[in-house]
Amino acid sequence: MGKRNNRRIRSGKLAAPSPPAGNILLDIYKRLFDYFGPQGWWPADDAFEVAVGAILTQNTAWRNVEKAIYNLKEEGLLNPPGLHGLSLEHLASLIRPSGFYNVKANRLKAFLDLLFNDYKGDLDIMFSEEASRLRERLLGVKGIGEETADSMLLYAGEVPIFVVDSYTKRILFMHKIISSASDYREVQQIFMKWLPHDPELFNEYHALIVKVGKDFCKKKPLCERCPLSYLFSVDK
DNA sequence: TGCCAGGCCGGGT
DNA sequence: ACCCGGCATGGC
Repeated sequence: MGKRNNRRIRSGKLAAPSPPAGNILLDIYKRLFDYFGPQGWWPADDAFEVAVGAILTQNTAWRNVEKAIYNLKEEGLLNPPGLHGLSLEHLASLIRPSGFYNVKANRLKAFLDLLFNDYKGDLDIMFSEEASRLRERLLGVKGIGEETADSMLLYAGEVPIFVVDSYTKRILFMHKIISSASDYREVQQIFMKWLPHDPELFNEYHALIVKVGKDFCKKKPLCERCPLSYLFSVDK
C-alpha cells in the first residue's frame, strides 16, 4: 500500500479561488513536502492491516503498534476471519505491546462485528458503500472516533477525506490559522474547502503534519528550524 | 526518570 | 456543552 497511488494532484476544478487561507494551506503542504519528501503512508500490506493499525495506534507510538501487528502476522491472524475467531483474551495478549490492550481488543472486536454483520467480513464490500454513510456506520462502533474513522476511509478506502489529529490542531493553532476552540469537523472543513479532494494529497499532507509535529514541535530550539517557522513572521 | 505517543469513552459538572 | 480520569506499553 502507498505505492499504488501515482496520481498527480489535480489542478483546477475543485481548487479554491486562492484566497489567503487556501494559499497558506497549499503553501504549507509544498514546504513540508519539499523538506521531508513523501512519507509512504499508510505502512501496511493491505486495507485490513490499515484498519487494525488505525485502532491500535490511538494515543500510542507507532513503534509499539508495529510489535502488536507483528504478533498478529506471526500467528497468521491478521485477516478478518483470523481476528474474528479469536477470543478477547487471546487477542488482548497478542496486541499487548500497543498498550490499552483490553480496550483495544474490545474495539477491534466491535469493528469486526460491523464488518461481518453488515459487509460479510469483506473490506471491499464495506468500502463500496457511500462514504459519508460508511463514516457514520464506523462512528457508531464503540472505540472508533472521527480520526480513526477518517484514517480508515482515507488510508484503507482511498476516500478523499482529510484526517485531523492533535498535531494538526496544534500546528494550525500555533500559527494562528485556527482558534483553540476549533473542533474536529471545523478543522477538517478548512482543509477540504481549500484543497483539491485528492486522496493522494490528503494522504501525504496528514502524514507530513505528523512528521513535522514529531520532529519539530517537541522542544523550543527545534521550533526555530522548523520548515514552517516562516509562518511566524507573515501575519500582521 | 518522568513524560508522552498518529484517541476515545463514560461519568460528572 | 465542556472537562476529566481511565486505559498501558515502551522509548527517549
